[in-house]
Amino acid sequence: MNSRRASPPPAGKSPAASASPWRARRRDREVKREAVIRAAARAFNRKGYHNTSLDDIAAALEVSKPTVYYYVTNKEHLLFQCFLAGVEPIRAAFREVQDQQAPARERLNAVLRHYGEAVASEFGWCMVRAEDQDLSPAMSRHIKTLKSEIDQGIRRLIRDGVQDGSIEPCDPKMTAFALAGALNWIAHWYREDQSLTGAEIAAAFVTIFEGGLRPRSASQVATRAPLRRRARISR
Amino acid sequence: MNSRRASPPPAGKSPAASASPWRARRRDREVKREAVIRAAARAFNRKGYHNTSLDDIAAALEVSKPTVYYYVTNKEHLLFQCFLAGVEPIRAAFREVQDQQAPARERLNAVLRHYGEAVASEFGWCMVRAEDQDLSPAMSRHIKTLKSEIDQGIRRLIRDGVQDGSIEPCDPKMTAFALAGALNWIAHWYREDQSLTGAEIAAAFVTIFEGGLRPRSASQVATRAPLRRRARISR
DNA sequence: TAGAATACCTACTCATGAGTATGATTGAGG
DNA sequence: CCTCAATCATACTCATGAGTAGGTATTCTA
Repeated sequence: MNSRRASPPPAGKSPAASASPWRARRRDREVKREAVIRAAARAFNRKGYHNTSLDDIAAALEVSKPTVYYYVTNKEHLLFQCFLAGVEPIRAAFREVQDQQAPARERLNAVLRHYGEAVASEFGWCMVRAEDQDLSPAMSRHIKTLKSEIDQGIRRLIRDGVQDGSIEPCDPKMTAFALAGALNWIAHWYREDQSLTGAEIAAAFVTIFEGGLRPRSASQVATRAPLRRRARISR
Repeated sequence: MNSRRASPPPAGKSPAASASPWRARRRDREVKREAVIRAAARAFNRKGYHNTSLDDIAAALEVSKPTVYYYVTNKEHLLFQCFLAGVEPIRAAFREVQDQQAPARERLNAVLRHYGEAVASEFGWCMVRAEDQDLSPAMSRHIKTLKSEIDQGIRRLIRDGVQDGSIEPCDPKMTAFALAGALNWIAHWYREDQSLTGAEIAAAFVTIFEGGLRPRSASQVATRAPLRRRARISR
């Protein structure tokens, strides 16, 4: 039943791994390498890092485990690569914004939108959930550095916004934690609820961050009838 | 070297597990059971669920593995118990608030404050990170139900707040996700940065949620000099 | 077209860790 | 004091999964 490579081109029968680069041996190392990373990301996303074996990933690619090891040195390195693929767009967002002249709040919003999309991407889970606990000290340090850079970038934009008056005065550290946390958490529920695109979610979140819960309309606030509807804990 | 129980009362030498109920065999099953749960929570919190073996937990309690199994049926059940210990205060917060007459935003804030404290507690990690992927279908469903109840409770408070005018009109679902996400994420960084108490963090977050980033002072907004400081990605 | 490099597979090793079988020890009640 | 149940330890089993040894087939290059 493992006669995959028997018939040279399996015709239009696209196998599970859509457009797998593994039909006939070609020398496209990089393409295959990236396919391995993506397959790993999908698996991690679905089952979690520890519940995914390299056999699973190999099976998803219709390939044997040593083949995976031929393209990747470790399970740990595999996670790390997924992490990198996840953060890169965020770093790009910072670079893009850094030449703009807009007020800092707008620049921050742009970064947060890209951030949200990245978290909702197929590498989002890996980026957000790459735990230091699962990695060697060296990797752990590396990941922490990258995460810290992003955190510091957000704090900086917040500070700048407070300076230029586009952001309400606040504690940059706590605010950065709140914003990033809300966005990071997307990775936890987006899997199950894909009713919106990543971009739509990011936009909605930015709107919420900007406005806050307290009404801005200077009209009657909390003077209407209490409307005592229960805040029951059941559905 | 394992002559722990040799000398009847080891005097004031309080062993690693502070105030361990395991000196001399007593019939306080519940106390010991809870001690196991707490030890597990601490271990999970430090090293993650999958990187914690039951031998680790047993060692932390200066006890053997079968002893742990004597008080707990499974590793999975152990995680579940930690989860329950984590959510309970949140459920209590909902119950407490449900008889109050305050505007919904204030009731929501009260819940969120308790929520934040719970996440920063020693069971916070377990509550937030109890993954369906690590659990049997039955447990998974149970946990999902409890999580969903909390989510629905928050949404309800938001809807009520929009109704009674105490909350700016918004999408309850997205807003609930954003708020809960920001708070859940506390579990990820609080371990490393305990410069504030859980209550302080929760209070700070509620302030951020309420106000939003856009300045409320009707004065000149974003009209000041741009102050072009770089939003560099490095520290 | 030979040989070298590349790509891939079968079939292992080996460590770890969940869970258990079995038996010893201790406290409580009669 | 004696018995029984509760409590705990030693020393296993057994499955899983990371990583590898060693060989085979294919493609490229000269």
